[in-house]
Amino acid sequence: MNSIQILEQSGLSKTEVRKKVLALFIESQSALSLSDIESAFSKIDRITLYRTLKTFETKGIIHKAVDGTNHPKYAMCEASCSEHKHHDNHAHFHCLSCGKTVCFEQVANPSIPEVLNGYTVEETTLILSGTCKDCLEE
Amino acid sequence: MNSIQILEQSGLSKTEVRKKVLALFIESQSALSLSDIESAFSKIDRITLYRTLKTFETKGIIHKAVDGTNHPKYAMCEASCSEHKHHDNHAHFHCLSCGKTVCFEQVANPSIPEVLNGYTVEETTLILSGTCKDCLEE
DNA sequence: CACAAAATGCAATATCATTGCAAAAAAGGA
DNA sequence: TCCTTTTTTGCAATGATATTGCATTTTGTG
Repeated sequence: MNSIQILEQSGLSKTEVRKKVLALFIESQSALSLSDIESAFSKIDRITLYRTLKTFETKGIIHKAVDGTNHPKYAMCEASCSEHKHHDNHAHFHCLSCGKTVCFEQVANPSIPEVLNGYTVEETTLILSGTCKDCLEE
Repeated sequence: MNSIQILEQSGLSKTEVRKKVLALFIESQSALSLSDIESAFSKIDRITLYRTLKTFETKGIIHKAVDGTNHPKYAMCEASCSEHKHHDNHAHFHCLSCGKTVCFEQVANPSIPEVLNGYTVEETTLILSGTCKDCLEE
């Protein structure tokens, strides 16, 4: 599915910024931070970007990839995600050498009892960190 | 062990800031962010705090508790941690209601193959999020 | 093509993070 | 205990990051 189809399916207007950002996500192999996106385009407004990402996340187009750095990154959702319902229950790998973060769809988050020590667990996040394939080859 | 004993054992000088901050960590049930510590004391310099936390982390006194927020938190290490060698291989629980983060020492991080898809995994981080005991009781 | 609704970009503001440097405090020896 | 050396602290300055309100521009619809 291309960026225009995705926007249509989510009922979003097809603006320049959205098409550009979404196209970048589709072709990108790794999760993108705000500054990654910012530097991919010569002039794009930071504030618009924040709002664009928030909209995409709400609509189930992209999901946050927590990687242990203090900067949120985002990656394309799996097909089953929709508005307010994400199913991105997989680990994320963070390379300590180049800083890139990628989705590991084949590594599911561990299943944890719903109640633990009197705490209710609603969500689990699994981060793997180490050295990525590209960095190892060098 | 009290704060002075810990400082002595790590070979750190016993300054006011270090004693105060360390005492706060010892009595605290949850992981502390920089601003948590800042607001616990009326006047304490932010920059000194950054350096104090870094020193403590290097010496194996406290460890970073990644909780999916964009603000690092810290908690006391287990006894076996020492300079440059941490063994805090446990999950952290993050309450989505009050924002607090606590160590779940009894939930170990999952063991992952050392090599996966051509990536070498050096470390795993597990975050559980939901509602904590205190918030549930209200 | 024109109008209403939505999205964008700018101004302003607040928080967070880091470095260099001078003053203050702690450690060690006499 | 006092003095000297070393370490730590706190201030100044700077830069990155994040968020809101509002006027302008763009998009969708008849």
